[in-house]
Amino acid sequence: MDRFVSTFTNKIDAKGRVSIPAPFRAVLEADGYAGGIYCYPSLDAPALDAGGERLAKKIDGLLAGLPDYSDERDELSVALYGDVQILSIDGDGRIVLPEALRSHAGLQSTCTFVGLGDKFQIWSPERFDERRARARDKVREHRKLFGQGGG
Amino acid sequence: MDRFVSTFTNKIDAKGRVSIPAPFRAVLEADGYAGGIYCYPSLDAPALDAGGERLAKKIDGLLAGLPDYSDERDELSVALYGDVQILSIDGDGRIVLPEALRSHAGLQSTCTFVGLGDKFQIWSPERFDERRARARDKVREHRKLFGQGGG
DNA sequence: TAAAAACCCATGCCATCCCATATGAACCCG
DNA sequence: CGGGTTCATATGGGATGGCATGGGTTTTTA
Repeated sequence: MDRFVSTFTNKIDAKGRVSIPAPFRAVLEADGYAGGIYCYPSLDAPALDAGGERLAKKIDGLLAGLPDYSDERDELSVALYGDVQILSIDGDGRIVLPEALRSHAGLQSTCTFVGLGDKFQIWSPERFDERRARARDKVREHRKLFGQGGG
Repeated sequence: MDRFVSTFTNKIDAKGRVSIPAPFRAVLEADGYAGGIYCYPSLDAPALDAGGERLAKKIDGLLAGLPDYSDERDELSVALYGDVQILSIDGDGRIVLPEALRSHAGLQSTCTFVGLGDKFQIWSPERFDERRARARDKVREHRKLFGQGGG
């Protein structure tokens, strides 16, 4: 089990804590858990992206190609590192979502964890439903193009 | 945890003191803390660059690539070393920002620490918000080039 | 001697840790 | 096959310690 799959909806308590779904925790540990998960606002969705060491290495990889002390590197670093928060997991498998992240994703009393393979996203359940509906529509369109094939 | 990651906004008190975020202090110590941090005006932004021993070594590395006694080396040395200040950290994890540095970054009563991996920057919160928005746009462009990466 | 810097201490908030409970699923046993 | 039990997970709340922040005091420097 080494990929984030499926979706789970958990409660956010009065302290802003939320349990990470146990299957996701298992993936994080297998991934080389180093004290916390990396979490940042998704660039093109009202949601949060999150992951473990594998995700961190991917971010490093993006910057590795750019020369030190260039304008470009600094700008990219700001977005890639500056927006990232390291959220530590407590003994009960919970994280605390800071206000900045909660407001970006519009999170209130519950949130939905969505597995995306190498990383997962955290959505407000309502917004995720909308998005899922849209995604289904897109699949239908594609099916018409591809012909009456898959179910 | 060996990189500067995430952003923190702290207050500058009446004496010009400001707490370095605890996670950054941890990185500095792991980096081989030698009595103070290196801090200088960013070359291309209204902010301050800062870091520990790793940052100092990187600057040395940049200069090492240039021939001794060349005009280019002299110019770069002045640019990189000339405005560097060593700021000592007091027992409570605070530094004092000298007037010259504060004015370059336009700092008043609060400042934002921005982790950039090997170093971090110190911004006025307002200016940083603008920069962050621009940086996100840039990442969106780049992501198309890199493919689905650190999204 | 005045100003500034370094040092020490006090405080309040927030994050973390620890423990308790409920719910549901898996398992075992009859 | 059915009932009971045990365990893992999710969730809630209290207690503790770290951290940011403010203020006072001593030491250094111009």
